[in-house]
Amino acid sequence: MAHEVEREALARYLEDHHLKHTKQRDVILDVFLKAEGHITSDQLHQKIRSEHPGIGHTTIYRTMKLLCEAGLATERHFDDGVTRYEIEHEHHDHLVCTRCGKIIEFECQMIEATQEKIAARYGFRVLRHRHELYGHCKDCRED
Amino acid sequence: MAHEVEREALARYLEDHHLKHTKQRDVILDVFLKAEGHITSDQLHQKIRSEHPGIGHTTIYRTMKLLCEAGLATERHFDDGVTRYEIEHEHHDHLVCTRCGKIIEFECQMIEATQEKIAARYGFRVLRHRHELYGHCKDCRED
DNA sequence: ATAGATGCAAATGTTTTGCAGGAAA
DNA sequence: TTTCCTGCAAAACATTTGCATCTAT
Repeated sequence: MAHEVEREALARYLEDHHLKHTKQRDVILDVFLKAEGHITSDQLHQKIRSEHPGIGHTTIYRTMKLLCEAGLATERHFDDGVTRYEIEHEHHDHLVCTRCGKIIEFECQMIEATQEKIAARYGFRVLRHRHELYGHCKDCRED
Repeated sequence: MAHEVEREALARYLEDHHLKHTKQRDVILDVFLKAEGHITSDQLHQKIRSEHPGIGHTTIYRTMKLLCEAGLATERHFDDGVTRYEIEHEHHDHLVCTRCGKIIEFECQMIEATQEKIAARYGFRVLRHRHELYGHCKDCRED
């Protein structure tokens, strides 16, 4: 079984917080990681249902919230209003294709630095940011 | 009554599309403009209810959708999952205070240009973007 | 007169909560 | 055996839709 690092991180978090290590939590973490992020609660449920029909939607919501607290996942709200979960890692932004739904991550040092400068101008202290470019990807554009 | 330009823009749009000019639409446009954007459907409803108790939530949703189509408003989805409407104008980004909820708009030519460069790298054609910095504003930060 | 708008109530879709039974510590 | 989890059903939200009624054209 892959994802040993994350599984251990979860185990450690559960132990530290006197929470219980259940089969459901393992399954959900595993399916979430295999999906490589940007997945909705409902999509997770679909994927899980085939192998483990018992696991309910409620548990998925609760477990994803737990994974967020444990620092293994983050919630994202793109423009369609549905919550998506992605694998936690810092400083990256998204290109979203509005035709096929493809999501590409990118990172830009220069933009990060500029953000800080702008925030400082208004006396803001930035804790996190979101930066998304919506358009058509190379397979979907017509021009 | 202020907002003559926008009122006329609405009137023109309604006429062009064979839609009807109702009192409700005028009121909603007026309250929306007075609020200077970033307002939720529910907040609009609150503000309107005092003067015009008859106007229902449904009509506000429908009218805001209409104003978006008419190019007078735009929908925004910040990270709390509630739809906000803002006055339509291009190329600006947001600083959002997660303590007091204050929203400041900013604009940065350099970031815009960089976005294009990054998109090109992936063969993307950018149609719109969102860029939000979340943190604490000068009144709410503690350090 | 007629197409279109309104407001209520009911439906929808997503996420959360209450609770009784079940499993891990 | 105690504490925490789970899954169901029901609630809570924000938003949309069906429909009978009303209104601007």
